[in-house]
Amino acid sequence: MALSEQKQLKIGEVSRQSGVGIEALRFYEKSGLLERPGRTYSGYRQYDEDVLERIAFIKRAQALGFTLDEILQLIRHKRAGKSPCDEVREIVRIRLQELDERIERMVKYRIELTAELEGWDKIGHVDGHVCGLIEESHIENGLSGENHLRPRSSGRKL
Amino acid sequence: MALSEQKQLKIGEVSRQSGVGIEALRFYEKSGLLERPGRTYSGYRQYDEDVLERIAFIKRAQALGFTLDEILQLIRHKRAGKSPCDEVREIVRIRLQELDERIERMVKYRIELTAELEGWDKIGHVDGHVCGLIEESHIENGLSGENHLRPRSSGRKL
DNA sequence: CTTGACTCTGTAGTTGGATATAGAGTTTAT
DNA sequence: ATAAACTCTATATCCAACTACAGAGTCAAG
Repeated sequence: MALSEQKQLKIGEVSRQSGVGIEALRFYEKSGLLERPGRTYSGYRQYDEDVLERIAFIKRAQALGFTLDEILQLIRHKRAGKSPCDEVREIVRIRLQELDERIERMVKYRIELTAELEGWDKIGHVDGHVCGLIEESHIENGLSGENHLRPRSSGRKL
Repeated sequence: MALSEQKQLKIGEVSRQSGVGIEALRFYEKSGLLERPGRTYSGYRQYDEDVLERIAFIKRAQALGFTLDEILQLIRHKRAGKSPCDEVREIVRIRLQELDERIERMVKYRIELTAELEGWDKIGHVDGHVCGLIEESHIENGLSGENHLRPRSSGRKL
């Protein structure tokens, strides 16, 4: 009873079962998101099965829009015995605000982009003008600032 | 008439007038987005005033969601005498689609996130659970894939 | 004529979240 | 016994769109 007997998993199995790449797992470990697991006498990582829950947590939190850094904070708080409720809540609140702003901007942008496209259709080719875009835009300067949108994900997996 | 007399601008002036950083201007030049300007005998860049229009174009296209790479294509097409209308249109069309998908996902996500937050409020602190997030999520797996959202811009200017 | 502002080139660093590769050692199946 | 599959560490690379810095030369004002 003292030593709970959990199946020990090698990194490849963890990777397969969690859908997270081996390199990413080691990366998470380096980042502090995963505890350093035990090792076999020859140095192989031996994970307790419950690492899968931790990974699931990380993925869920990521899906919720938390950065790995924020997730790390949550984990640290938890390890320190504190429930990170307030932190979680605060971060989620901020995420929601950002989200609203972003959605708003995107919708506005969508409208403008559509208008732009329609404008081109009406104008046709005017010499020296490239679809109304090169020489001047019909769009007002609402969207000039920032580099809104474009997550243009670097994510290759899934 | 043959030589149109344009005011010559040094890079700092162009930067000031366009709001684009000096380094970025040199970067654009290297990337092919700006033609290589003339130089003074001592090697300083001397821009014709109309570079400002080109820069404005780049910024507008960026604001429309084009990547620098795409903008480069447009400029190349234009230089080759072709009106890039079709390209522009095609890219914008794709942008619109992406945008719609992204907006949709964000809205869905927003709803789920709000629900999550409300769930926590009802639950309160349950020992061992961290706001319903650490051990399990009330959110279905709609959002697990991809790394949606998070432009989390690297842009510092403006 | 000196100070300070400006410019030059070239290289490296930033962000976030990984992925890839090299070169070596280990375990497993046949 | 040997080959295939796996794992180890450490370092480098990717994406976009810049930004920063080092070290040197240039220009304008006082």
